[in-house]
Amino acid sequence: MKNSQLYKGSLNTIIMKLLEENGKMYGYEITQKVKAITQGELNITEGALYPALHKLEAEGFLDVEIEKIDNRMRKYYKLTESGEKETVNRLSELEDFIRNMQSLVNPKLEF
Amino acid sequence: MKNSQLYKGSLNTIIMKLLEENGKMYGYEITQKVKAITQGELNITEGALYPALHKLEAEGFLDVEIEKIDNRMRKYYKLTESGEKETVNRLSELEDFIRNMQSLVNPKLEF
DNA sequence: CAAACATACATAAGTTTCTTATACATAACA
DNA sequence: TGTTATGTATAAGAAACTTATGTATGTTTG
Repeated sequence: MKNSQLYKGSLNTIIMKLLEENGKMYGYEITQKVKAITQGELNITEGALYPALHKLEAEGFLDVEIEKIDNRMRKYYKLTESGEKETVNRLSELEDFIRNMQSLVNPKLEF
Repeated sequence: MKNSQLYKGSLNTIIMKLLEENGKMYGYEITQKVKAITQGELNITEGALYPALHKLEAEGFLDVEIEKIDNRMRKYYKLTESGEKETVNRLSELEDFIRNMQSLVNPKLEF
């Protein structure tokens, strides 16, 4: 995996955005979706993903629903009402972050 | 300081980009420059900055030159040759990162 | 048909990067 | 004379991650 340090700190925002967009998703599905969208560039590891999901749930931003599909367990996550509000904030922070990083990297656009 | 988690991992890239652009800079100058460029949104703390500079120096990416200006010490840092090459790589990673994050957040542009 | 790969979740140990707090020193300002 | 600005530094702790491992089922392939 060639994930750079830059992705550190962005995992929660990625998870929440995907859930906002897709209604409900399970962990493995999230990793596959991210891989597809980034053309294989970003691979979320289970060691990062599952603790992150558990924490978002503990914070009240996600609800869980367990289903047994094809004899295999799936834990579907979806945003709570509080999680939806938080997602809006985090996406706004992400936009600010990207804008700031672009100002730093591309100073010609600093106006 | 309202820095979000998102900036985690981006400090080294920011430092190296500013040094690439400005030739040589000292620590305090970097914090002020970043604050100015981001209109006060990103405030790099000393506790993050100085260890980062020391590490980049230890890795051979930065050279130091101490000057005494106005009776106060300044440690000017500049990129080594190796540091310049590494900066190109990190800026390329940053561009990929930003592109990927925009794909994730703005799926309409996924083509 | 056995081994490898894909699906699916989980956690523990260790690393890295950061925040927070503290420390030292000079200069300017109110 | 106390606060703010300039300037560097480190130590303790928190947070997010990587790496490794574990469990279990289903599918594909040599």
